[in-house]
Amino acid sequence: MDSRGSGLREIKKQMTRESIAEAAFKLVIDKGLDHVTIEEIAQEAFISPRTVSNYFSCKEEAVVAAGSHDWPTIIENFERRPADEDPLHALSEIFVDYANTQTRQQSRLRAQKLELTETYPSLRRFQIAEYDQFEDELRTVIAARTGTQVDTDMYPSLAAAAAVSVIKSATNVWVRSGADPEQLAALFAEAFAQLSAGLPSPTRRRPEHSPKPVTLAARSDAS
Amino acid sequence: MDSRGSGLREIKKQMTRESIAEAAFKLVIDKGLDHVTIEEIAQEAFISPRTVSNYFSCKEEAVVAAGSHDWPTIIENFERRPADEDPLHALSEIFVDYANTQTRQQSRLRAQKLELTETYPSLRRFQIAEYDQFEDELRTVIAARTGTQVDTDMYPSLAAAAAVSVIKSATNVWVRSGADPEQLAALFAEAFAQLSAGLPSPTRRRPEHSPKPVTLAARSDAS
DNA sequence: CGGCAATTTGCGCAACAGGCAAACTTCTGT
DNA sequence: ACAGAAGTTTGCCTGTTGCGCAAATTGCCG
Repeated sequence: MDSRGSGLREIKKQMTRESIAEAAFKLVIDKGLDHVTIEEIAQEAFISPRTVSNYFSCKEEAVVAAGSHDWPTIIENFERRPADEDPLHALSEIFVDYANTQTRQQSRLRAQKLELTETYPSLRRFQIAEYDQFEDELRTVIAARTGTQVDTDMYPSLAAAAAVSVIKSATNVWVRSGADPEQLAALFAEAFAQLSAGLPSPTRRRPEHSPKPVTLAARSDAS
Repeated sequence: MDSRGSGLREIKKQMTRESIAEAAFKLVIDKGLDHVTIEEIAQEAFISPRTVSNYFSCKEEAVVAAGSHDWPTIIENFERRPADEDPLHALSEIFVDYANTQTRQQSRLRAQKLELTETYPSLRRFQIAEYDQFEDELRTVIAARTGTQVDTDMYPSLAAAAAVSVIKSATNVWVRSGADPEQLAALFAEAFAQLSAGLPSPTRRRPEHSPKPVTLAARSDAS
């Protein structure tokens, strides 16, 4: 009955899943996407080819599953928040906290993955799909929490999309500017700040691009 | 040299492309995604199977290519705008105009397509990818126009993502509330308004769920 | 008209998705 | 603790697919 069920079985499944994903990722990094077959992945993960197909619908899905963000935890943290808090405010703090718990290991992996998704359009599709699914779950909980209807009010969709776009945008800029683990949190905060200010055009905030990369050191204070 | 090349050839290519997409779409509507083969699509479009593969990497891509939004025109309209205008303000007006030019035919097609993408996850991936590509182009022009760097400033990414999320959210709500061609433009405007207000939580705008759902989604006969 | 470049097509092949059923592992009730 | 239920892995199989290659076809331009 319970999908979060029965100890050992679930653990093993999770382990195989990760095992396959890591094998796929490693192989694609080494040999390039189209020189990797399902059979190789299976071999690398000590498992039969047929089982790989049981877990993922294709190589691409497996590759992208490696080193993903911990979406369930983020959702849980969100639901733990006081019910009357502004959703975007809550998410801002959650993301900042999340960024601060990321290890160097994870950062490096993330950067590698971004490189892969920029090289292979087919991988990109699956990467985007992952974000999209998270956005969907987020939309649902936001709707529940604000008492709005997903079918008739755009707010849940817009808010969820905004939050996800913060992750994407901040992560991108962060990777391109050296992927310093310290700075991701600041970028999240900055992005949410821009959002709640209504995304004013920067031509009115800053005439030219600044020599120092970004205003990262600035702690976001309430405007 | 010129990608917008030499008359007849380009026209024919465009026609075959559409022809394939429409064939694929029609067949999938009729028989369901996994009972349609490339060979059937080819037959329906009066060309060889091999040629289908020349245009699309798989069925899914072909299906989704049918009845897409006219992204190039939207981009062009954006570039035609006065250079110092706030990007989101410009996009708001452009989308509203765009919505007003949509025919009933197109509306119906769009609704059907949404149904398909909700039924088949594999189609959804390609649908999302299409939006994502537009977002990418939008990001580039927004960056150019505001004099920001895509690599160091999050604004172009956030603004582009916001605009695209407006299209997605508004279209969704619009389809779910009957897909009345008159109302899409209003939804666009409303969504942009929420954005530039910083996406305030509706719990502070409206204490409880209201009898009249949303100003715009409500089927008011005051047309 | 004639040669050039782009496009279509047929052929072939390795790879793949996914149904099916048998072997095997974990779980549950007693 | 044990037997049967429930879930997972695996091998086998078949129709489908993606794509490289080269030949035939078609539009293009002097």
